Amino acid sequence: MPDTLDDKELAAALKALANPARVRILGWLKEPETFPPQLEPATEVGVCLKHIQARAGVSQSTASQYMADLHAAGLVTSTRIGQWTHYRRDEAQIRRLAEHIRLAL
Amino acid sequence: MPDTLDDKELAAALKALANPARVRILGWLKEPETFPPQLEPATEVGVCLKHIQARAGVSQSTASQYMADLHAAGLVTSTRIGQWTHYRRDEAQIRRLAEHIRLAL
DNA sequence: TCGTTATATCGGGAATTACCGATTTAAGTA
DNA sequence: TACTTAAATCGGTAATTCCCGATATAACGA
Repeated sequence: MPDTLDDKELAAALKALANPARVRILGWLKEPETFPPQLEPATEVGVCLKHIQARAGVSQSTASQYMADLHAAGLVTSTRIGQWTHYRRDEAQIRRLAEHIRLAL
Repeated sequence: MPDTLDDKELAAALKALANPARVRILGWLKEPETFPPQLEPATEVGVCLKHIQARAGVSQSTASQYMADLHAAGLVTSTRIGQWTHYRRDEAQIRRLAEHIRLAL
């Protein structure tokens, strides 16, 4: 992911955020420890999809797609460990995007 | 427009911005004086739709819809004077939204 | 009043998004 | 190997968005 965003990348990121469910998930990930326990520590590797899905109350495929969208927008990292994919906020990228939005506005 | 934004209002605003053309227009409106002359001073009342449409290179109806979207999102004000509707950035609201996005992220 | 200009709104086709269930892939475990 | 669990991907329907041309409205000017 480059340091600068062009029009389309910015639009893609904003589109990912233009969905209450995805923004909500991003907010939840600020407190990974509030999710049910998992083998790997959520504060380190992130929260596994199952737990995100459960809290969001959507289907498995929808949850997976949501996270893929957020990942494509560069807002979360994904770490596969064993059978689990863990999602964690990419704080640096989020700050970068926030700054970009601030400037674009 | 209230001082706080709920999930849906935030989503609506982000959706309005999730379109390069609309973001571009919002950027142009930072320099109203770079548009062709018009009867009313653009720096005061804003830029008339015609000029926005011309620069954007879209149809009249599309330009009108773009501005209605930005207006609905609270990002611009519209001032009708005679046959012209002038659009101007609502800086206070834009700052408010930017801050909201920063916090939501 | 009639004609013109500026804008808004209507109606629609194409493209995209939202979300789902079904299936596939990947990894663990017996 | 076969069974189970986790996640990704596929295929599809409904809803939404994009952008247009056509039409309606509003305001001006002759």
